Amino acid sequence: MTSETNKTERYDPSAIEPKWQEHWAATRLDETPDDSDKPNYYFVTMFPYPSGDMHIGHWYAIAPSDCQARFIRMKGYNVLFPMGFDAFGINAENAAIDRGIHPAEWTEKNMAHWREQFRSLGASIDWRREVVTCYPEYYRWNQWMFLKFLEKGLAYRATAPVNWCPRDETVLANEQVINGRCERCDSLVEKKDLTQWFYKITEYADELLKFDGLDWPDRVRVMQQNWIGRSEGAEIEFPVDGHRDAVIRFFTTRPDTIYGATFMVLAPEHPLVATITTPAQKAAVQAYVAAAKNASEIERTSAERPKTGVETGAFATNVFSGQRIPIWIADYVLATYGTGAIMAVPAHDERDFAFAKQFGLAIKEVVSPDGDEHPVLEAAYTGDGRLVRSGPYSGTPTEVAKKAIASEATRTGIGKPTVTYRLRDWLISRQRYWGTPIPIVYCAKDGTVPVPEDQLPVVLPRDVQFTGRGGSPLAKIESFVNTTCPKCGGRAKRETDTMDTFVDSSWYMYRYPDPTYDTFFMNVEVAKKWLPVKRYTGGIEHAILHLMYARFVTKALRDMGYLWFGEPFLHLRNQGTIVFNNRKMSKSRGNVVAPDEYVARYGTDTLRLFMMFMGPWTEGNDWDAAGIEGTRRFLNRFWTVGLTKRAPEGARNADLDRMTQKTIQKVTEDLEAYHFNTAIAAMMELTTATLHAEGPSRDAAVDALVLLLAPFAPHVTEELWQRRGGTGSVHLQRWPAYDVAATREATVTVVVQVNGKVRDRIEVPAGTKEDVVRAAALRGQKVEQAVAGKAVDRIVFVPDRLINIVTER
RNA sequence: GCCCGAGUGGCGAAGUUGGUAGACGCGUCGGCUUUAGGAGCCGGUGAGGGAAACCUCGUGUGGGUUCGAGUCCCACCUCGGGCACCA
Repeated sequence: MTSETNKTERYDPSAIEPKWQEHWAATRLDETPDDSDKPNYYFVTMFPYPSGDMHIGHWYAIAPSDCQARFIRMKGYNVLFPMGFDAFGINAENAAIDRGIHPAEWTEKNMAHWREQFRSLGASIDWRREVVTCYPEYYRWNQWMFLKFLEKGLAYRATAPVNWCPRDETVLANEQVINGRCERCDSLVEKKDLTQWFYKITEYADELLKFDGLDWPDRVRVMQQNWIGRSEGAEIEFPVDGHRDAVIRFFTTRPDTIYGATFMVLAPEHPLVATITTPAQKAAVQAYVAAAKNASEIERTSAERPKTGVETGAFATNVFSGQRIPIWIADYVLATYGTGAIMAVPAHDERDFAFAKQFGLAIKEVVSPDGDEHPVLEAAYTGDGRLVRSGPYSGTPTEVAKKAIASEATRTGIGKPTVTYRLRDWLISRQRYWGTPIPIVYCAKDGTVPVPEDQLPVVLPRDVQFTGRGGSPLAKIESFVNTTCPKCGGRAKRETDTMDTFVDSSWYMYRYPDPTYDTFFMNVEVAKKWLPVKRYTGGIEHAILHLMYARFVTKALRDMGYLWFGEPFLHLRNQGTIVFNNRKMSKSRGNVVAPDEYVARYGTDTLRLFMMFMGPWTEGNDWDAAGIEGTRRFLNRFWTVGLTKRAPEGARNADLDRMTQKTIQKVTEDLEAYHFNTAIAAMMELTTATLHAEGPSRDAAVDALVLLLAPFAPHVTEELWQRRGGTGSVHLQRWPAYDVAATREATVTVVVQVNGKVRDRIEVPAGTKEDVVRAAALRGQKVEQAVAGKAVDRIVFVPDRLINIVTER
């Protein structure tokens, strides 16, 4: 490099970055028109929950997404990249309890700060379209959807054993219980019987299993499919002895083993328990039921724990074997799965086997791997085989017997083939203040009455006391609770629970196109230009919760005629997790790294670039800033070459021209695949190459680099674009094109192997024929030595790549 | 226990249909430049051997397929994620 360029102005991001941020805001660069001569492209990244400040984990989510949006924009699309705030939630309420600040105020303060941080990050967001879920203009549509779901039977109120977080003092959906603990605060979750509102997501279980036409990561699909947990089998009933009308209905995936059902087990919560328990067993059963109720989910579901249970004293008849079998209760049978009752087949189910051993119950082999009967089983045999001791079915293979026995049960009217899901309905009630009020009124005369649509929104009252104890704060506000019945006008009380905040985020992407539209949840005319979301990005931690709820709500709205598509997000990519101190970065757990220090020291562009260079985005990484110097040095070099004077006269440099073409190709393809790290590596190589070059080829390389780097480092590229004489913003330029023919090398290195080991390398013109390469290869001394006079057995030739000489051995 | 994913230098990582393992970056070593500090530039850097040309070994472990395996197959180990007494 010349001494002249060495003395150029230093790269100072603190002088460049705020300047361009202001300029872009003033010129409304990031505002996306609804109509443009370019095709529309809707790109959404998950909106944040504005608690505290933006940390490195947020940058890792947002910066690469912004890079992607900018890239698509430069490729010639009119990209809508909006942002908003998932503003309801328990953190705001906890702040109110701890610091006496109103949740609304706390949230506003945070959002104001977040908007600043988004700007300092250089995110190209159209802020005119901001969506904030805690505003009545937004959440009224949560309420409206609730009423529509209610009309369609997709919302219902039921008493059920629900997950209760004792610390947050609210119920939780199944999806929000992680390993028996609260998703937010990690408290051990308890079971409680409560009357709550549910959304009937199970109605869509089968459709949610399908991902046809979606470009989603496999792991997310698999996670959702596991969560939904479809099992095929049969529901069959056995009569209870001495109770004329009592039958126990159970679900089984193994009807072929029915002759081996030697006892039955009910969940402690099963409604028949009280009815069928004999007087002699009453005390023991009641004690067991009480104990099961108090046990935490963790205790109950620990597979290590020995089986417990109590006899009810009652008996059922195994209709197939004709045997009289005892009925037990045990907590290894779950009230919430299947029918809450099982036929126990100890010979062919590990849990039933353990239970039978524990309590000395009969174990009867009915499936045999070899077709022979075995007097004693050491363990449950859960594989396939032929039936034994199974009356007319003996000798039948299990797969055949499954169907035969299920249809026999159907024929005799005691059962039918059934599909069961692990998925439970979505419990949306929360006993919290900072959420969407559920638009329901309870009237002594008319019962549960929905608030009429024209009275929406039911506004969340401002004036409220936070104590952190004693249930929903709304229940204590008399002016809110006491109302009149919409039907009879008499005195009535409002529902005081609010909605799960996942309701808010299940449809926000439909609000962005026109967030102020006040006659419908979305402005169809505008939304038609954008929906559905073409690309969606966000954290892998939402693989089940948010993404499944959004799919469900979309399908429900479609079936009500409000949407013209059934999947919200056509294309999905998830970033991995940023781990710090061996844990996910999280404000609520006090485990965060702030970006500010790095922005001050290295600049936004460097930090953005570093986040994308660390490793594959979809894999996540441990946070370690050690390498950030490298990305800054890269931008220093880029700055230096960017400021070199143009040299239009002079000879072209074919090697550099080819490298430029290859780099454009590489960066383009890598960005399509979200491989930010390797795209940056390629740009680093080209930048280094330009340092030693001059003339028009160098200028062309640098011109290309300014454009290629623009989505990654928007500020420094804008500055250099201007200084190099560009017109308009660099971010409005067309993405550089490449010519595949121009990326091809004139000469190639062909590897010469002898028996698969590399012995030599030869340079030949691309496309050289085998005989020429062979002759050149055999001429080499190294090859001659390796061959050592042995006869050549055969030669493997891969054009432009390698030639392998195989000798006799 | 079941279902995914991953194990590559001191570190973060690259690696098309099987075809030059370790691109790019950090760190480190050497050199140049600078009054100094910082920064910058050039070069080396998987391990072992050799004065050198080169040679041998090397992608979690053990087998296998192949002219050729980080890549494919089988078994196992470790880590990460999801599910879990789900009948």
